[in-house]
Amino acid sequence: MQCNSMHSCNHHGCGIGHTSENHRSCVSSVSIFNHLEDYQMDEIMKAIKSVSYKKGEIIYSAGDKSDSLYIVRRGRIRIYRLSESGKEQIVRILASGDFTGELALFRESIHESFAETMEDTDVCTITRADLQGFLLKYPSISIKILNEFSKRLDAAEKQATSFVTEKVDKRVAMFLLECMDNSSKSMEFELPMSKKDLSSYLGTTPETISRKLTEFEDAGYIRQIANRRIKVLDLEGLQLI
Amino acid sequence: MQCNSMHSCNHHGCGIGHTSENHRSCVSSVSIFNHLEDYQMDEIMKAIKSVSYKKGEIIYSAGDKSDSLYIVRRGRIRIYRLSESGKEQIVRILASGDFTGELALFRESIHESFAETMEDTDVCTITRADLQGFLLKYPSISIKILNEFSKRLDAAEKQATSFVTEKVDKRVAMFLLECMDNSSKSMEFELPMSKKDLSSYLGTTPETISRKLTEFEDAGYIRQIANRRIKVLDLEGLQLI
DNA sequence: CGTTAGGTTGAAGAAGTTCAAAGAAAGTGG
DNA sequence: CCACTTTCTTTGAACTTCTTCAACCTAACG
Repeated sequence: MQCNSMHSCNHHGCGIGHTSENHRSCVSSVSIFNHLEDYQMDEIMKAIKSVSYKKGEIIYSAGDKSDSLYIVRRGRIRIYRLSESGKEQIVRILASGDFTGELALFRESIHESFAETMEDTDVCTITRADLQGFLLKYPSISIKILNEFSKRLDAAEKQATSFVTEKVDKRVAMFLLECMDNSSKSMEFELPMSKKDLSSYLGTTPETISRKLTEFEDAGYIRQIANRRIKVLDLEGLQLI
Repeated sequence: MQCNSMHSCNHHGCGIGHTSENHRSCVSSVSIFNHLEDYQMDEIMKAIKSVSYKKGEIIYSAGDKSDSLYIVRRGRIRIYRLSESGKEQIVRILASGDFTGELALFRESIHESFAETMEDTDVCTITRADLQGFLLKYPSISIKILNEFSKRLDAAEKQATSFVTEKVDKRVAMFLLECMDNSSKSMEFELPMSKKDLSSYLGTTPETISRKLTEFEDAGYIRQIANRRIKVLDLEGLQLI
């Protein structure tokens, strides 16, 4: 427990105090604020609250009233949805510098997804009311957020398209290639999540993921070094799947 | 051809002149601008160009440089993507009052999708440069667009989730229920697109759509009045699929 | 160090796609 | 407005892909 023994923990996790060091790192490390002047950042810092969560805690659930923007300072957060028929699907993984809150931000609304920490995580939060004030005062923030949203929208549509137009083989191969790019094109890398989570993210089952990776290994495209560690042996082969 | 005979038509379709009537209807009918003061709308109108397209024309293609916001004044536009393996998937259908341009709007970028008119269509366009100016000058516009984007993001993620967690039965049933809601809960309605397009939109094939609708009819949930006309006989039955 | 969660493998089955062929609707040009 | 062409829709049947279930194994965690 990271909690100070003087305080009890609420269901959302434990506050870790409001040092300006904490807040500054939120404001200055995140693309939507880090282009601002120092005095503007200082102003925003005053509106920020810092909260810590332990691994596995739920930050918000679908159905919760949403009234804050969450910025990840440390740790990782799994964002997932439940379909009408109750199946879980991982939408994205947030790492430090990323933010979430979604619809949250722009009107009185209700979360459509769940946010759960994958490891011990610190987040900074700004209430919708405060954020709206900053958006009107510093229009460039809106443009940054619009930029981010448009990227995310593109990614979501692309993912939806790949779910229905590509076979699982292809989706897995594309994911591996993306991992490579994210690890500065190194041929060897670590999967950013468990294979169970990966199966949910790619819209399939753990069994199928396991089988496809084995297939790729048998075909000589990759080598599974360890549980989550993968080495690409035949880049072109993967690209052609 | 709607073109004035004095002008030749470019590959994008035919301009139909710049009467302020045309422009006003774009500005005042669309949610991102219609909250503004009259003098502000007048200013925006001056930056708008009006263009008409015939049915089946391509407004933009994936790969095109994108530098404008498009607002639909009349007609309908099909937005679709091509997957890596070349299959088409319809992302959404725009009707009058809707807008597109996407990534387009907030940075020098390239279209990821195709926009094709489904009928004779008039659009209003604003260049990115002009729009950025208005966003900085009237921050409330940004908030409107952010609101719209967050809704669209939610819809895209929801769609992606349903593609991988729901069977085709369920997706078709959900679509029919949505059509009902959009036609003010009337039990009888017209499909908003061909069954071929619908299959693409729902991530399946025309054959499967045809079969599922027949199944629903056999089960007594619906009645297919005409090619695109459907009557819901058992609402609860549909909801429980 | 034991318990729990994640991962693998096989076999059977369900769901949807594909291909082919025929019928219906819509668009085209005289 | 008709006849023609093209595109859309439907139906059958074979086939592919993926999921599901069950059993077992392995890694992570307190």
